[in-house]
Amino acid sequence: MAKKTTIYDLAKKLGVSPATVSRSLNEHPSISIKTKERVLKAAKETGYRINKFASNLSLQKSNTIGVIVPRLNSDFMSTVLSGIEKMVNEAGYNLIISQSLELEAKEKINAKTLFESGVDALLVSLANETEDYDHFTTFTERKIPLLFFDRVFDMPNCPTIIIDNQLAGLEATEHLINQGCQNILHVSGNLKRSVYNLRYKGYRRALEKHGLKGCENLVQISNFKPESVQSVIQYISTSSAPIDGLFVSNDSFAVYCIKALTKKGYRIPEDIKVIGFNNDPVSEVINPELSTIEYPGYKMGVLAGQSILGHLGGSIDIESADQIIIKHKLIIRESSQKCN
Amino acid sequence: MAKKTTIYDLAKKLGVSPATVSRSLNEHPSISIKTKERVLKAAKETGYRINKFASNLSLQKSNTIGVIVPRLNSDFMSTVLSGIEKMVNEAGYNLIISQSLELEAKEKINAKTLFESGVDALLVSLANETEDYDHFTTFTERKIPLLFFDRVFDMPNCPTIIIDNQLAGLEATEHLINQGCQNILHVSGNLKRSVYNLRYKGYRRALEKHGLKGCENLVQISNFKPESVQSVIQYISTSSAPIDGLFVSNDSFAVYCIKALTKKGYRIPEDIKVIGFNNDPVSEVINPELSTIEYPGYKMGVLAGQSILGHLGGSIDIESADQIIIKHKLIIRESSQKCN
DNA sequence: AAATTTTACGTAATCGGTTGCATAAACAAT
DNA sequence: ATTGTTTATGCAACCGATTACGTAAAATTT
Repeated sequence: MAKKTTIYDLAKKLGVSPATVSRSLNEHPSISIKTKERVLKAAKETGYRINKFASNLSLQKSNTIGVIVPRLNSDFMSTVLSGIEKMVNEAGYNLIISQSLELEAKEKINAKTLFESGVDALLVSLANETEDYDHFTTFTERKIPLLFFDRVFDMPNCPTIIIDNQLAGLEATEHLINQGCQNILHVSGNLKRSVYNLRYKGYRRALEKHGLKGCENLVQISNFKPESVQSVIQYISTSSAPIDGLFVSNDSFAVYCIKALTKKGYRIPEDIKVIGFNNDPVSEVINPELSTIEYPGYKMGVLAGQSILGHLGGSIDIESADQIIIKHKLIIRESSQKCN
Repeated sequence: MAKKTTIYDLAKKLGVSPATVSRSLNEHPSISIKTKERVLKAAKETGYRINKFASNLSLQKSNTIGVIVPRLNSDFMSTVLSGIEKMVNEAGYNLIISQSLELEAKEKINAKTLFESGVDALLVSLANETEDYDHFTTFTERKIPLLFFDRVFDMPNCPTIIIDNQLAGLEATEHLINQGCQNILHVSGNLKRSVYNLRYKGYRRALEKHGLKGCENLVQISNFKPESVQSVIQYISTSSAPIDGLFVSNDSFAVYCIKALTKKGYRIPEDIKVIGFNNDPVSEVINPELSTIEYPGYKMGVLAGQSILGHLGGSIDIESADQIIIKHKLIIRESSQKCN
């Protein structure tokens, strides 16, 4: 067990004060080059490592950024995280990642823990369940930068990073309409979450715009778990007016739907045209390939990282809450092709 | 800006010593119930939050566990992480996650940072590139529990969590042989990583066992990136003895291969039977559905979490390096079916 | 050479909890 | 009533780094 070296050990060894050692190690200007080099040399020799606990206590900062996401194991989320991690890591920050598992209670606990851990900033994508946001005021009160991405909530002075979900929903639906669909079912997530709510609004606006108000109520709320495909299929197969278009707010679930529908004898896109959301890798694997909305996760992560670093570095005024809207893109593949 | 409360503030307010406050807050036995309740009440009222920096410094532990993975955004890895996070979070630990991006240099930096951050334990899945392991000795020297999972390396006193990759490789290959394949190409990852190396060994052993030593050298090393599919296709289409079986050490890459082969006019499984590895969700989406080896990521994460918690809690002797081998399973789907 | 400025470093307080040791008060035992 | 135990709490050192403030020595100016 190697004993650990402190700046006091180094100070004693070199016959200088701990302050001098600390300054040497931190590139303080008023230290002679000679002394600095002696200290650096000794530090290397003894294998000195800074004690972050002490440093953090003294500096009141941790160089750590907290993240709360609904779950880690989704293609989209892990891609966003990958982008965040890359950015903040390059800037010398560590990432503490925790998952709410879509539970408000766990989100609250995580927020508390991260606060106590002394994170310098917090990035959040909300749980489906969350309705109360008090657990975040602790951060805003202490002026700890707080940023929401994807599943956002509008808090004062909190930047958000999203795509224009309503427009995307509108474009997706409109695309189906343009391909000839008249009776479009929308499968959405929890409407409490703005991502889903806005896509739903976009869906309705598209119907309105094209005079298809008749099918306004064709909405199924789903948790997007594989087992809930059945209720969608059930709905489609028992619908009085036959469904000819399906707009699913989630690619993997759209894929499950396609598989189940195909098994049931429906032809995609001949009988039902389908469009998903996210452009997950699976959308290119399924047959027919799935039309979808590109949702640039990595870019979102990178921007989230950059934004929060800007706030931490002071280069962005903390009071100026920026709302970053990332460009999405309609991706047309086979699953929504018009068939003559 | 809410001012923060310290135990000194509470002490002054209640007319007791900081020590008493600290003890009250930590369920110390020798504090009267009355005092304890007064302290707890005052703590709640003032919104007292412990300062982990100070606590960590004093206790020399952070309640934080570090993780280094090649990349976050892979289905397998994010699933493992999800399992780890769940376990350690329940035990009150936070997870600092960093990615090496398959680069030895970044892995070294990450290890250093995590060490300095004072993580109580480290979980690692190695980068493809890594050949030198000095950056981990810092941890073992200081008796900080170190555990490898999936991409492991055998260090003294470090538990590892893996599956029996050689057996899995053997079973996968043998399955293809049993389906009638005579000329099996194996697409592997970097052979420096034992996961790939062992699967390769299993592949060779299967060939040997079945007297197919002829195709022993049919191995392609790949980085599994989409763009490298071409070189595999190239290899197959120019091979003098026609390839009739394909064992790919990675599901998503197997999927890319199937798509590319199909486009080239090969029929799967009639012309070439394919088996992958991991049982990623995509394997059930591709047409034909992909035979594969089930690799239980979530379980691996949970076990990794449990194991490291055992070491931290002292319930497992730190000197006893356990090697946990998780059961895998051959999953037979359409892509490898014998056709009459 | 004296006065002034600059350079280089030390002193000591501080960050906020934790805890071994000491002690006063309350209680029990003789 | 005296001594011995418990119980409840305080004192003060400690964890290790940072930094405002002060100062002696060196460099510069007059």
